[in-house]
Amino acid sequence: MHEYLPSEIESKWQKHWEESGQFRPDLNSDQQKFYMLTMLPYPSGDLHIGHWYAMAPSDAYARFMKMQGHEVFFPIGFDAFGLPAENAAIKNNIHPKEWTYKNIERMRGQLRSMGNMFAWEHEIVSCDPEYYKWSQWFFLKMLEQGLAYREHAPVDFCNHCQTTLAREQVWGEERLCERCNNPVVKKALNQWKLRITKYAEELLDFSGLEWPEKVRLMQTNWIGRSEGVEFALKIQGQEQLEFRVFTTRPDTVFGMSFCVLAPEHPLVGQVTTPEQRAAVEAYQDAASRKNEIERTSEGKEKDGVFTGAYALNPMNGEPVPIWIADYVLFTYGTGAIMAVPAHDERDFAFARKYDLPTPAVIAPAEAEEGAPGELTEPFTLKEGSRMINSPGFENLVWPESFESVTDHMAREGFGERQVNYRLRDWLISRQRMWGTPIPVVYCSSCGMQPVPFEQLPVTLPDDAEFKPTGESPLKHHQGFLSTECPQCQGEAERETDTMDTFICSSWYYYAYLFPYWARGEALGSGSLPWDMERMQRWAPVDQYTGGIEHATMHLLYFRFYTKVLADMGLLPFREPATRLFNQGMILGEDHEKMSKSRGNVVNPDDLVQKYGTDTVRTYLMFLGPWDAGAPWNPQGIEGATRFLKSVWSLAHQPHPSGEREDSIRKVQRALHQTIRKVGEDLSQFRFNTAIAALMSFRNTLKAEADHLPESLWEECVRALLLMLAPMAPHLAEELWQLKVPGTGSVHNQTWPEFNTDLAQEDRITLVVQVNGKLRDRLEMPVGLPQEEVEQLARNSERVAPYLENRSVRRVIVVPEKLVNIVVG
RNA sequence: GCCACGGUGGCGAAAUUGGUAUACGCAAUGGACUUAAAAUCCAUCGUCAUGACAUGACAUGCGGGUUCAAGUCCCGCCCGUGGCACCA
Repeated sequence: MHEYLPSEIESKWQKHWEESGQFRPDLNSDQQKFYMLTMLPYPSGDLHIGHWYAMAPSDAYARFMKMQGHEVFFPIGFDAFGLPAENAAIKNNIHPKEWTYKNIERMRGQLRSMGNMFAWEHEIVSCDPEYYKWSQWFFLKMLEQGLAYREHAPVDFCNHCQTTLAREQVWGEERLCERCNNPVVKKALNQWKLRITKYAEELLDFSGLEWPEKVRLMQTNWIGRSEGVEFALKIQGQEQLEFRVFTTRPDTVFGMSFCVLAPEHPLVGQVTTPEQRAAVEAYQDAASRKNEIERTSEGKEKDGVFTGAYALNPMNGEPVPIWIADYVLFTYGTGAIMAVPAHDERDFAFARKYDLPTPAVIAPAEAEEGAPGELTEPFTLKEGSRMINSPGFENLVWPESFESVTDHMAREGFGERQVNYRLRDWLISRQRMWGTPIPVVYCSSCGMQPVPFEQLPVTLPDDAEFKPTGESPLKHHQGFLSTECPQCQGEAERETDTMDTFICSSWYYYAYLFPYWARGEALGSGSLPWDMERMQRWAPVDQYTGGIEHATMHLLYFRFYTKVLADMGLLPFREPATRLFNQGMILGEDHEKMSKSRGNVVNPDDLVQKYGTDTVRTYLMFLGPWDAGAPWNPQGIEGATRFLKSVWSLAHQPHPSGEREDSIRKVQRALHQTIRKVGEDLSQFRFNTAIAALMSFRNTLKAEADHLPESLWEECVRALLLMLAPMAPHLAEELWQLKVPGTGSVHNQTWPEFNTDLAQEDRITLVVQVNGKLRDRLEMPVGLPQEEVEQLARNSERVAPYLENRSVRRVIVVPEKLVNIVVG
């Protein structure tokens, strides 16, 4: 027997699999289809252990499904646009395209070393014009249908660098630009948005999806549906002016003692009195430098400034002061609120700080008539709370109080019911070069004009010059900028904003199915961009896997795009993926996120070189539950490599001789229990316990080796190899060829079946407790009648002392498990 | 701050539905093999108490509660992780 040399057999089998094409999917196969998708990587330059953690278990699952008789499609690609390429361009004076494609080339090689069954022929790269042409095509369709529109929206902007900054480029509490250390401000730019809010209601519906509860919860909260009322308030003395507020608590409207506009609210400039103007403008300026988390944190003290103006409560005509405060966000609701300090925590804190009145208008059910005295904290709605100090609505109780006030507002014509969402439309404009160009032009006479479909793609220039400030080179590139108006053929300028890279990852899984199409070769003259028959057969995705960090943003955009394309008649379904599984993060040894600056990055290439791919794969799956993630533990990997070595020697071990009835029964039981356990575990992504079960089986097999007939021994070794194949594909293949040559690849075999009768235990260990404390364990055959079990427990010698001089009050018998004797 | 998730031996972790807490593995310790080392194999291994066996008590972040029975359910804390809309 020769030694287990992973590097030798791994490269041998990778080469063999590629040449034989055995993992190339047949999209026309008669077998049941299975579309397995893992989130596509960003080509940062080096394959990280985190990529392995995401992809090796996904591959094991794909292989498992293949052995279960499915035709598995498991594609891969690269999400290739984005900020890091531009940073590299500025730093190293290299075009982002060159940097990106170099990285992709390197990562392809590293990905291949994982031995995954990726469908490489279906690869897509999002920065290929053949790919982004279709991102542009979908954008133009959305523009036609009013789903894409332009609006002013604030961005973090550095005046010194003349560029927009991503959140990660804004440093510290001071909010300074990462490049020049100057303060960052909010600046409103005219930008493109997609109307995702139109789909808010449908996105709340997860029926038919097997997605983790936590992701559904996070998305539901992110969308943030709330039912309430929107009503108008007029400005005292300027009755032609009004603003609207949204509230979920119209029953408290009589308790409004002030109202608050977001600092960005357009009305602020019009209503502010001359005396207050300086203070208001200073406050607006300060607010423009904060981000939303800072503005709305409850830990921070709320502050604001009085505008000098008063609004009229439409219910009773009472004037209330108008303030501005940055805890009111312009992006949520109407950007203005009525403040009812007596019944809202934030309003209460604000009123206390500025000595504003806190009239109570809701009282607890049991309270006496009239207003309670001085409030020390806001009183929030409780069961039976009733309205007080609200002429015409006295003593109404929720939800009648809500209905009654709302009906009144609607009748009087100043308010109506409104469903509000926290979800905002998707801002897709990026003032950057390395992204999909937004295919519109601006003509001085015809205005904004879409680029005609037949002129797509609008491509990025290869000779862009990057400024150290980070400003988009497209703004200065004449070759790109100047074009012809499709309407009047006059001079026009191209849009220089590019699309958010989340656009690329919102539809890539459909492109995978049409690799030649994606290269621009298969598009017919028909009105559909793809072949509906194939789409119908292969989509949607059966199993999607990826990091939990994508729970709200990508996974919401992903669903949104499918709904939009379905409404365009391009897809015959409305959800992109039936099942979702999110793996956790792999952390550094120090339990911190891996990063170069912390110096805690684990390099998978080194590990592969030392231990081999199969060991790295097995260890990553054995570390812990896949959805939990784990810190890297450099010592444990020895265990994985030892396990694989022991399987190697087991398979090479000469046939044992000798038969013992109890050993045969024991091993048979272990075999069938293991097949059952591993199958159940793998189908639920519980790789760690599946591997533990395989290890236990290996232990049993080794211990009983000398007492088994050859046929059973061989059956066990074959089953072990089959079950190990998804995790350690190369080792399993090598040993399969050794044990059962001529049967083809281990990966084309059928998953072993278990026999329930053979897996059945014939003896159990019964636990005997007295008052819930363990006192004895009794071995007995299964299926004894309950009375007999109880009698055996009572008669136990170890139990007896605890029953002396006590009366038995109750005996609880859990069949085949436990007897608990309760004594007094 | 808000939303979501998690906290179990020296370490990674296991524990179908509330029913034997610590499976599987790592590290450690002792032993076998070896001239020696590596590798491999065997044994021990939650903490405390009586020298070991045995037995008992205590242990699943902290404090309460429900229950015959709580790692698991409920209430209140503490700590950690992910996301918070221009990183992807």
